[in-house]
Amino acid sequence: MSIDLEAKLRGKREETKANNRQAIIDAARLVFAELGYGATTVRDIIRATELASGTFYNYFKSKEEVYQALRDETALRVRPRLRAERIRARNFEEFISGSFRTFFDFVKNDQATFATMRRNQELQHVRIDTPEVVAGFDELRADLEVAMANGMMPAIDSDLLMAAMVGVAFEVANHMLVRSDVSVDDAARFATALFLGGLPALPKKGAGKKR
Amino acid sequence: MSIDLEAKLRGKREETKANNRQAIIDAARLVFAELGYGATTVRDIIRATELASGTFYNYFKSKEEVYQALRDETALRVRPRLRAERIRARNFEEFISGSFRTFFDFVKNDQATFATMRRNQELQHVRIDTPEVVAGFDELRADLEVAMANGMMPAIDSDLLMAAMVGVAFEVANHMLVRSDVSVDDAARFATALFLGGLPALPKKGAGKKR
DNA sequence: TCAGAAGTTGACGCGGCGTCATGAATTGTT
DNA sequence: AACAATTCATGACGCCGCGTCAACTTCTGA
Repeated sequence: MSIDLEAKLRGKREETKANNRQAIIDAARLVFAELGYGATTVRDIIRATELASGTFYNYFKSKEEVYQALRDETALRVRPRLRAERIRARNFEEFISGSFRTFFDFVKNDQATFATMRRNQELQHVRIDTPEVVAGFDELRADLEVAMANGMMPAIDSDLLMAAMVGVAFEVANHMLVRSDVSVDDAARFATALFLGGLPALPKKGAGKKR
Repeated sequence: MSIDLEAKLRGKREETKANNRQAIIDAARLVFAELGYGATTVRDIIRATELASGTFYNYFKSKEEVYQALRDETALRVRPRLRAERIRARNFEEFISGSFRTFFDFVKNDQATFATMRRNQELQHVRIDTPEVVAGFDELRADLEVAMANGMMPAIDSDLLMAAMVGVAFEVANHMLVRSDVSVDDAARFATALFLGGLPALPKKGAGKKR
C-alpha cells in the first residue's frame, strides 16, 4: 500500500515527522476556528491531537508559528496563480485587472480559510506579513519592474505602487466579504479602474524629485 | 494650587480614578515600547506603576483593552485634523490631497507613537480597528458622500472608495516610514495623483450594475 | 542483532491570570 | 464633628498554561 511505499522512500522517521507536523497544523486550523486565535492556547491545539504537549515544541515555537504555517499554506496557493496571471498579461490593463480579479476570486472562494481568520476580531484584518506573503509582494514588485522595463507602463516608484495595490487589494477584499452586494467582479472593476486611471497621473520616477 | 481646584470640582474620588487610569495607560505605552506588545503582560504594566495588580482590573479587562485606549488617544488626535482639512477643501483635489497630506504628516511626526507600535512585529501593521479608528473611517465616508451630493465629485460607491483610500493611506504610510527616501510630500503626491487620476475612471454608482 | 540516533512523552517548576475578602479612604448625612 | 455608607485599592490565592528535560520508545544503519 502507498504508506509502505512512502515509508520506503522517505524512511519511517521522516514519515511520522511530516504527519505530526500536519496533524498539528490541521488541529490548529480547527481550534482557531472554534475558539478564535487569541483565546486558543498551545495546549488546546495539542489536545486536539494525539500527541503529547512536549511534542508540539519539536515542530513549532509557539502558536504564532503555527498560524504562520497556516498562512503560508494559503499564500502558497495564491502566489502561483497571481504569477501566472501576470505573466500571461499582454498589456498593463491585463496585468492589473488579472491580478485583482484573481486575488478577489481567491479570497471569495477560499472564504473558508479567510472567514476562519476573520471571525477573530483580534486579528484585525486579512492583511498579515508572513514570509510567504512578503515574498508574494516582492514578486509583484519585481513583475511591475519588468513591465516598466518593457515599456508596458511608465516608470514609477515600484515600491509605492506595490504598496498602493496591496493596500487596495486587502482593504477592498475585506469590504467585499462584509458587503453582500459587492461581487468579485465589482471589486475587480473598481480596483482596476482606479489604477488604470491613476497610473498616467502618477509622478514619474527620477523626475520631480527635489533632491 | 490647581490640584486642589480640580479636587474641589471633581471630587477626590474622581480625581484619583482619572489619575490611575492615566498612569496605567502611560505605563503601558512605556512597557509596550520596551518589551513589544506580545511579550508584555498585565503584570509588567502594573509593575511599572505604583498600583497593585488587582487595581488594573478596575480599569481594564486585559492588555488588549489598554492597547485600544492607547490607539484611541492617537485616533482622537488625528480625526479632528482630518475633518478640518476636508471641510476646508473647496474642490475634490483639495479634499484628497489635504486628507493624505495630513495623515502622512501625522504619521511621520507622531512616529514616537507609531514607531512604538511598529517595533512589534506581531502587530503586523499600522492598520488596526479600534472603535475610534472605525469612527474616523465612517467620517471619511460621510464626507465623501457629502462631496458627491455637492457635485464636487462623481457619484461612486463611497464604501469602496473609502476602503481604497484607507488601504492606500496605511500601506503607503508604512513604506514611507520604512524607506528613508520617501518624504511626506512624496507619499502625499503619490496617493493624491492615484485617486485624482483614477476617480474619473471609476464605475459610477447605479450605472453598469448588472442587477 | 545491536548500538547509537532520533524523537516522544508527561511531570515539573515557574509565572501570569483574574478573583475576592479585607480594610482604608472619601462622601454625604445628621 | 461624628458616623454610616459607599467606593475603591490591595495582595494573597487557586488555577492553568508555559517551555523544559530526563527517561523511555522507536527507528536506522552496520
